[in-house]
Amino acid sequence: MTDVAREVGVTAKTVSRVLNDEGPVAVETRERVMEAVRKLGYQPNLMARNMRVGARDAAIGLVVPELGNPFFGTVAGGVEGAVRARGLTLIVGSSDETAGHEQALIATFLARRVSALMVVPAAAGDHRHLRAERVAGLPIVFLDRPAAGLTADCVVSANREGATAGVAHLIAHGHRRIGFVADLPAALYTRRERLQGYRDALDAAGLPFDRALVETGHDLEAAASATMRLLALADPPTALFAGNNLASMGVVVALSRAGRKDVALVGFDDLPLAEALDPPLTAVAQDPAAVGAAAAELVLARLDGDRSRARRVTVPTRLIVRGSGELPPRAG
Amino acid sequence: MTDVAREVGVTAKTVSRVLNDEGPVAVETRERVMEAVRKLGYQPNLMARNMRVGARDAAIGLVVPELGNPFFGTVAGGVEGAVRARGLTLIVGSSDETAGHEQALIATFLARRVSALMVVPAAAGDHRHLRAERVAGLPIVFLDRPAAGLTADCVVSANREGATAGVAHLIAHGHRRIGFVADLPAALYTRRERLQGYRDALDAAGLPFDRALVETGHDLEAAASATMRLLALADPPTALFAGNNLASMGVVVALSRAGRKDVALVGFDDLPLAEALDPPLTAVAQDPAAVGAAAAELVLARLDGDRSRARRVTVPTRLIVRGSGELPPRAG
DNA sequence: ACGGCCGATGTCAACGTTGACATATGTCAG
DNA sequence: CTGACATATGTCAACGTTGACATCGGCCGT
Repeated sequence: MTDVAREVGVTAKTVSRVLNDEGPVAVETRERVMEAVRKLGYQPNLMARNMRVGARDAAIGLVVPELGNPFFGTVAGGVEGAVRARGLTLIVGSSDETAGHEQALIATFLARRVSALMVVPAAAGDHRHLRAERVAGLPIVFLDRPAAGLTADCVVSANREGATAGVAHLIAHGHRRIGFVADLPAALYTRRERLQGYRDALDAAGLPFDRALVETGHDLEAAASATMRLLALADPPTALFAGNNLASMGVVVALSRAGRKDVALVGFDDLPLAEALDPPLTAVAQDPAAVGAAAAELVLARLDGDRSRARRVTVPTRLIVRGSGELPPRAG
Repeated sequence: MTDVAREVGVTAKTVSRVLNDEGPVAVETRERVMEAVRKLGYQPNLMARNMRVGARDAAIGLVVPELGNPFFGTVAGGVEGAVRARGLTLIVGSSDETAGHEQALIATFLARRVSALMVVPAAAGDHRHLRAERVAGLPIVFLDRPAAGLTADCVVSANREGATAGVAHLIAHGHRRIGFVADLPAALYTRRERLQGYRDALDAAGLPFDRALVETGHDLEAAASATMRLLALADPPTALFAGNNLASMGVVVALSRAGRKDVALVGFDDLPLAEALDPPLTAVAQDPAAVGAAAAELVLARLDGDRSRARRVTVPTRLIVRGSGELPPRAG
């Protein structure tokens, strides 16, 4: 900036004034400054500015467990859209579902003086350490999963209710033994909630809960193996419920490989190709973009000074009936 | 920091020394400082530090056209992985495939003094304005698509060759009329390259290029409509080639809706459920994570002082044969 | 006992920017 | 012609941190 000032023959302050449209500046001076800015390719230094002004950076930090998972990609997309409208920048980082990485990431966000924090908490995380920041007025919103050890704003899907609806749907079609292919790790909030929803549905129908019918797989292939294990049981399930998008894909792939078109399936999370599958996939659809958008709205409200107590928003799910969930139990 | 210093009864400089493990500090002082840091919940101000040190921020800016598209999510994941190992932070933003947003995003990254820039250029962008930064030594790498109006490092998939291989595969299975369901906009690099590859394959086989066989759709539903238009032609194609992941999904969905299991299909970009489709999808698989990782490696090399001239890395594609691409032309 | 040296800490300025306040020049009413 | 006022610009300090250099006390060898 000093360079620009020297070039034009004014003080840095005058350049600052031009750049910020602040105070009176002679039209001619303004033009000469602008020209010098172009000529020298001057870039204002946001860091220095933020430091002087003492303001937090016009950026919002978002921590997701995994960038590669389309679910979180869509969530991030939802956040971006809402946040961009306000001229804020989104800084995204991945925690790799690891408490350590998560803490490190949050620390660098805080060191960068982000104006708000959005976190999809890693499964094993603990967020007590954020208490001080929350008290200090930094907006913190958790997405998809609630914080551990901290009351804070939170946007989640209707996991339990959605799972109940999906499993009840299978029960309504005559199934009595329903397998659950779940996420890892067992401590994961969404897995717990959905499993609880599954049990709720069984209870409501007076069906017993059988531990052996719950299998686990944290990615597509693992979920496929889990499916095979379930089908190999002495008294195998006639229907399956998949606990998340990767599990759904794994089950679909496994059933396809095994040529088992007779096993009913309801997936938690819709898939883009759901309708093209054979049979078409019945799914409990979440709305990840809506989760992201809702969380962003919460953050923006907090930034606007909303000091009301921590809110918890639940985004409803929707059962989409397409065929795979309406298959009758295999005779025998 | 001053607060911490006052609390302990030393100077800010001493605190700075403790925090940076620099210079000799009495063990006891160190401990007292650390304790005060904990007690006051002190967070070093990275902005002030970077400003003083004059260093660029330990963050790398990544611009993608769309966060919600799994392709870019996977690319970003690949970048993250490579970059994290170096203690660098990734800042991701979406250009929404718009030149204006892209420029704005790049400007805020530059204002934040990122230490490098990675860009998946928006279709209509122009990157001449980055020339100055490149000359100034800021590493800039383009991913998936080359820069417009600027020679710079670039990592792309083998679009043309991959498309040629996919279309040649269809020709080898007897197809003479092959539809191309493409991306929008027409100016998009990947679309142009893949279309060129398609024409190369036709040429090599002595087949004519028919404009009517090229239809366009920029998302799943649009691609599905495009497919329907192609199938409704008086002299319809017996095989289709899909130009990207969304187009692939659109074609698959459209064929499924129309109950047309007789139309051969090769998709550019593999899909997670490819093998579970009926028929299983034959695809020219890109490796988006590898693209991201390769670009990250390039950036890191540049950061390490590699001053050699701009490099262009091409990540190969792989034809995965599963069934849909081997269907014979429908009799008639 | 003294110079030299090392360890521990302090002082000061500077990074690039802007808020608070000051100065300079011109305009206009009375 | 004077003073009040607006316009255009300048001066200075401060944001939080650290590099360069200064200071101070003590220990060592001779």
